[in-house]
Amino acid sequence: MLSYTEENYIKALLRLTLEKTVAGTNELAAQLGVKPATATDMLKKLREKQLIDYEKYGKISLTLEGRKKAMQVLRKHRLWETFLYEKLGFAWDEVHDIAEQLEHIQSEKLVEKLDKFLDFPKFDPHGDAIPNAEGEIKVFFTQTLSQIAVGNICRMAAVKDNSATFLQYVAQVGLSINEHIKIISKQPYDALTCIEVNGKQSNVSPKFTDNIFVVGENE
Amino acid sequence: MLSYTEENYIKALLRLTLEKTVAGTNELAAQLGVKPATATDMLKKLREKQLIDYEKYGKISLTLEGRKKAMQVLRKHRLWETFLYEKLGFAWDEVHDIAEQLEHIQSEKLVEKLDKFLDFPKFDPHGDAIPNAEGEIKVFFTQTLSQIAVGNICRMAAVKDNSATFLQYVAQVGLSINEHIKIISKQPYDALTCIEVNGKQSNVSPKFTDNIFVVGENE
DNA sequence: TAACAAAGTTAGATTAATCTAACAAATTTT
DNA sequence: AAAATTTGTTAGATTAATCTAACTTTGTTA
Ligand SMILES: [Mn+2]
Ligand SMILES: [Mn+2]
Ligand SMILES: [Mn+2]
Ligand SMILES: [Mn+2]
Repeated sequence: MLSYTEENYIKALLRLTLEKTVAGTNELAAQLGVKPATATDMLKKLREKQLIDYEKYGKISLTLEGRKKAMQVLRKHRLWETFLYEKLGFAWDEVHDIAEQLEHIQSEKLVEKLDKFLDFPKFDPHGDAIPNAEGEIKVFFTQTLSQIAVGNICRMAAVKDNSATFLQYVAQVGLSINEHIKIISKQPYDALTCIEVNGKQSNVSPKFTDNIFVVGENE
Repeated sequence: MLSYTEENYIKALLRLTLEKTVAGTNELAAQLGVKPATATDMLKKLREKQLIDYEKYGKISLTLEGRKKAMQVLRKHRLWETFLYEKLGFAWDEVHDIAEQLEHIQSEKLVEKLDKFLDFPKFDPHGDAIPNAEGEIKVFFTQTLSQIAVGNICRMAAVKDNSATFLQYVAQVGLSINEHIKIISKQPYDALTCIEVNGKQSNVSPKFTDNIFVVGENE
């Protein structure tokens, strides 16, 4: 059985290695809000438990077992977020912090009952895919709003950044999951993009458009 | 903010002091499954935090503040048990262990949303009263099945013992909350009581009847 | 009331998770 | 390739929660 802390470490590693497959000590420590020295200690422990591949001064990656365990935590996190949002009526910028705690509740049966109660959701309130009971994710969004050309229309699939400030900002612009977005123009001078959502136009930064995943208008 | 462990200590103290108002170190340690030496250390810490009244070699009691905090934990415990039972379809002997974990989730808002979602339940699946947001309980059951005279009919209000083995035994006899019970006879020789539930008769021990709270037939 | 038993405390050690300060290795720049 | 920077590790300390073994206090019994 993994401790609360160990679970947080492998979940952070999962996040870091989803794109780049390997991670570094400082990066991991930053992600978790601890000092690199602390992360080094934990890395030794996780290697001992065969959850990661790692050697001194080298790069870190999850073993198959580690990845599976991390996916289970991610599954719980996203199922609980969905519960909080769909059943209890929390806003989408409130669910993450509470799910950070709920994801550590130990009970296989609870996860499966919760999944059923929510009618086997495929996505969480932020548009992120929920791993299945085997710890697999099929859908991956790759296209961001910044990649859409002027004049085109797309649909918001998910948000990359889950921070409350960003989520509130997104909502303020009139955006939500599945909402249609038209790219009106891009300013070469200050790199802002003018988008139209439900008839309302807004100018947003590259940082903003980089953090919105989109799919084609009718996908 | 109290730690997970501190919360468990004051909850245990609440349970112990609900009837007798004071508790002893060994008793508390036994309740929590730790050694008396461990409990002594924690008692100093809880006194420091003004959650208990206690001095060396003396008896322990909760302060008003400590009692309130403990009641909040108990409230969460029972609300979560109700959720697991009512919404997720867990059996009444399965909910306690999971609620032991869920009771420590920190979020005022979550508790109130959960309460509303459950439609402000007054009792948990074991018939125990759920403290209100102010940490108060109004209803207290005092009469046990062992106190009912032969020939009388009563109704099961709650169970005193929440262990899975006892709960399964109770269900096996055909008993559940609000079920009517008729006292058929009491054997002077071996102290067994013959009860009738839904036409089915069973012989049960004093240990059994002491752990069932009842109210009058029409209360 | 002296002796014994029960209840409770203290001292000293352990484990998990964290930190700071100092050091070492690897990488990048000049 | 030497110097400088970045990255990562080690040593030593701290805090929370726990234990065992030895000791002290309180309460009971003869
Ligand atoms: Mn977490
Ligand atoms: Mn999410
Ligand atoms: Mn608990
Ligand atoms: Mn209960």
